[in-house]
Amino acid sequence: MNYWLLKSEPSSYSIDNLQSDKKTEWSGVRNYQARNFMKKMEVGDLVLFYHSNTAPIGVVGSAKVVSCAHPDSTAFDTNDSHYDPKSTKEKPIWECVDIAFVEKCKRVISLEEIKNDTKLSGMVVAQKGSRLSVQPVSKKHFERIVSLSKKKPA
DNA sequence: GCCAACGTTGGC
DNA sequence: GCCAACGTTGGC
Repeated sequence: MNYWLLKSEPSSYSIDNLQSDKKTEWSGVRNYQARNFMKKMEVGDLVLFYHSNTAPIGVVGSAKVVSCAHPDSTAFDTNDSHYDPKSTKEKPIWECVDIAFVEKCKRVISLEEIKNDTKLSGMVVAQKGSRLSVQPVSKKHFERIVSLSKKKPA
């Protein structure tokens, strides 16, 4: 059982979208490191859902992996903005997992709060210049964030 | 909108 | 295989 963090810009896909969709294919990832982490995901793994490029930035909810990595069909679709001619159905390059909504945080655990919390030190997302959109999270950090997210807004 | 950090591309 | 040029991400 592993823990992860997925970044998304809420203008393209937010936690509210996931809540109403119930589940979604995490397609469109075009970064090898991120893809390699998705290949390691297993059904039942838990995921922190993070909003980037917005205000406030931070963890907004959680999800779970409901299907392990499979070929990303958006890479084959010439009409899709994530189309990649190098990826073919015979030899797919890009993969994605399916995730399902678990819950929405009672408040956003902001990036600032993550950086200032000594119990969360070392999280990849808080590192300067960290652009990785799929990243591993330790059990300790995952549980800390979930417990912070249960508290009502101050 | 700016720009630092990072990844990718392609000439050599 | 090096590295400059370019494109993207994402915090601020």
